[in-house]
Amino acid sequence: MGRGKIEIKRIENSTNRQVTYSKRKNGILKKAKEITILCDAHVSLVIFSSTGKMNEYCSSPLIKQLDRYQKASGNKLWDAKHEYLSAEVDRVKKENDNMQIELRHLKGEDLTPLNPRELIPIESALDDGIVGVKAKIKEHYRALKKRTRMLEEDNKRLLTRLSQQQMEIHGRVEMDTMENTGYNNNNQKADGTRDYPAHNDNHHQVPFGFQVPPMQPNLTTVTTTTTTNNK
Amino acid sequence: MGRGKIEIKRIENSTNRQVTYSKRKNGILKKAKEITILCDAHVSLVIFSSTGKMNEYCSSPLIKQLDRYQKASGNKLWDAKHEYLSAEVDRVKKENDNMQIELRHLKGEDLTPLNPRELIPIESALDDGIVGVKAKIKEHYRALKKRTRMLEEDNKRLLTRLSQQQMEIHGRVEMDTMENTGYNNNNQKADGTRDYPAHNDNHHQVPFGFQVPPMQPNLTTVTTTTTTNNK
DNA sequence: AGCTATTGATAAGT
DNA sequence: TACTTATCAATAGCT
Repeated sequence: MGRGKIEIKRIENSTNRQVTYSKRKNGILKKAKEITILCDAHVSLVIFSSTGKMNEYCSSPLIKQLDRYQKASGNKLWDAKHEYLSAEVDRVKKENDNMQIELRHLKGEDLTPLNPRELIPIESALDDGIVGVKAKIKEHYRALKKRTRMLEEDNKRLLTRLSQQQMEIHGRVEMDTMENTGYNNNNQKADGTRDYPAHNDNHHQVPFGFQVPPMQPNLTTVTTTTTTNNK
Repeated sequence: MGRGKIEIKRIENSTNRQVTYSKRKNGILKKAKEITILCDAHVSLVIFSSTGKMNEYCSSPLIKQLDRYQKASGNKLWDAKHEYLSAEVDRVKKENDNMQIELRHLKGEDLTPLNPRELIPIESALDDGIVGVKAKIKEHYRALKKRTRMLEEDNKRLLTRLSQQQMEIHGRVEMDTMENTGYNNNNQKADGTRDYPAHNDNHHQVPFGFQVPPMQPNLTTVTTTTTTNNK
């Protein structure tokens, strides 16, 4: 149709190809519209030019068309992925429910429908759990206690050395500054704990070689090593 | 094009419509193929007749076309649904993980990384749980015990009636068989329990309608439940 | 499903 | 890119 017959093969002339594309594209779109009207058909038509420009005609929402397509053709377009994801959701949700139930049971909830045979393993689990947790708490407590003891000892040593040194200094300089250091009175309390000055930068007052370790230990690492020791 | 011009509106004659559909459908498909070849285009074309029959032409796999479509148009076809489902999966999985962790903790596992502040609520939960479970077990035990008591009473009544009836029977027939039944002496002990003859097939001696329920309860449930009681 | 008169689409030219 | 037009292709109505 035109001033001459053309062979159906790629049009090599780029401009020509573009023009033909434009014309024929309009032609197809028109025909698509016509058939939908004339024949009550449903058409979905998407065309991309060689340059990537897109045109479409859909007699109804494309997604609906494609749903219909999937059903008619049996081809899976996205259903496969959907099915997989849906199944995954169901699976994980079921897992969730089971855990939810188990958790409730362990917390002593929803026990009424259970018979004794079902209650026993729950009781056992709880016993195990409480043993584990109590042990861990004890462990933490022991570690803290041990650390406290060590700090107390360090402190005692430091105080001893401090007063020794001050005695030396004052022996050489003057004796009346000694009362103002605040360190010559024992601040240990009756319950075994101590009060410490709020500011921790006592490096100035400890000019000699060994350093006091930092006051806040990493409790997690400390506890793991002390567990077997302090029984 | 044809023996006369036609208006573009639904063809009312059904046969005519079908025929036209068939012709035009082929026409469009042909044009679609042509434009892909002539112009290096990509076409996806799906047509449904009014009767639901489907025809399609895709210059490349439809799914690929549609992917391209989504990118070009910005329209979401299935991505929206996919995104929703994926998000759902992630959400539920995360919930799952959290429960998993909580469960492990309650069972006394993976406690090492926890500090005391985190252990306390776990301990509380376990305490609550054990209280609930123990209470429920006790409840079951009590119910069983009550049932046992009732059965014992039933039994006593039955035995009484049995011996009464036997007395009546023997009163009419002969008196000297009565001593051999073994049922006319009360075998109840001081502690409230009873000894019963080892052989339980006393059906011969119980000719009347109602039966004594079996004396052996489900031992497993009894033994396990008694643990909390018999301290 | 074919036939064909007729309309519609479009290739090439402007 | 748009218009024109000669030509070919599609197809409406008929068989």
